[in-house]
Amino acid sequence: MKTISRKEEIIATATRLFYEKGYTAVSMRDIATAMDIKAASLYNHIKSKQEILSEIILKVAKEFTDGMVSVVTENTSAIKKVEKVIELHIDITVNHSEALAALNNDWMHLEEEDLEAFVKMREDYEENFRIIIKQGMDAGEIKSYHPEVILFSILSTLRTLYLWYQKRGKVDVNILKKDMVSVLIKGIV
Amino acid sequence: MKTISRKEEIIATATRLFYEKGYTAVSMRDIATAMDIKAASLYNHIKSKQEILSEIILKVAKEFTDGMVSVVTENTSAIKKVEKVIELHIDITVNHSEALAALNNDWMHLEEEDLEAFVKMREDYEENFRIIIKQGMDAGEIKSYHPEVILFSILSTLRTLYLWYQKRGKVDVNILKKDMVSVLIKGIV
DNA sequence: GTCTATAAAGAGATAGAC
DNA sequence: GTCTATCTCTTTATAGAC
Repeated sequence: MKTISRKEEIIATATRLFYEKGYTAVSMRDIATAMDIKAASLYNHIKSKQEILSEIILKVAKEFTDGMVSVVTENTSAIKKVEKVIELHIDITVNHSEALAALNNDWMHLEEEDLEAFVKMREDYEENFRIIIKQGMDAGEIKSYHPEVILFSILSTLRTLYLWYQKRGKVDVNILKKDMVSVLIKGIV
Repeated sequence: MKTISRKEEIIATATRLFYEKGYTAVSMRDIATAMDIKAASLYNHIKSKQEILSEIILKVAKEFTDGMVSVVTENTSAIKKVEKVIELHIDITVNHSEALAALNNDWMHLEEEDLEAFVKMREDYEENFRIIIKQGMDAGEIKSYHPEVILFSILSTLRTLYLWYQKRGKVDVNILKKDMVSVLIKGIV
């Protein structure tokens, strides 16, 4: 049993609304109304609308970054690493599906250091994935297509998984992992 | 040489801005400033901001719908049809890359009949793709994974192609088609 | 911790001059 | 076809009472 603070409640409500309509289309009034309070009351718990967006996006972005670092430093085959990355995405999708809408579509509305931090994390993430794929090609585990096509093809599927996961009414995670790994990997091996 | 009307110019400008920041984050003043005129002048050519969004999204949505209908009614193998669908997406991406941002991210801001029309087109499109995949499974051309996983996996890659196409600085279309078909098809055959 | 009231800025859209 | 001026509404955010 964990207690949820008022601030966390605001962020959870905002996350859901941002998922439905996007950051700019959701007003502070919308968030407050959904919580049955007035917009002014929100400012007792958070500093600004911007802060809400930052908390939603950066928290999940850090999970991706940490997960990827842990995968890339493992001492296993490239294919095994790709599998782990797929599983990482599925786990995060299952736990934070609504936050991924903001991460994918509203990151450009971050400001200053938050924007910089996010862009850097995303670039590092892609670069690590690229390294894994090239490692797999060098080892003869992965077919030598254009590496960017493989990178993009897998990543775009994983990044939009949250849209599909919501719609399908939450498939069993283990079945999802198995099928997803098959479809995405068997294509490049 | 085709002359571009003022209305088309407005739509082209809005398309670019919507691509960069999203529909709700772009104001009529933003569009006007980018064209070096005043916001009020826009209304001599268009009825509302909504109308701009509709024109951008529905035009491209119709291209997808028409293209898919023409593919699905062809008398060829399922695999050949999947190839044609991939090529359809690549052609539309090349010609309307910026409009695809609005189509993917801002369709929920359409109103009334436009929203209904769009949702119906998208559902029909997915259903036709589903039919092709099932046809391929029945014929033994496509591996019997969960059909929704295959559908989602290919479609999510194709739908976000516009993000990647912009970033890569416009790869040669024929090379893109060949590699994309390989990566996406060889995975399911 | 929530409220009312309100400030200050910006939104979409219209009227009417030129 | 574009302009200035303006209307009306909504936005984020703050001040201060309770």
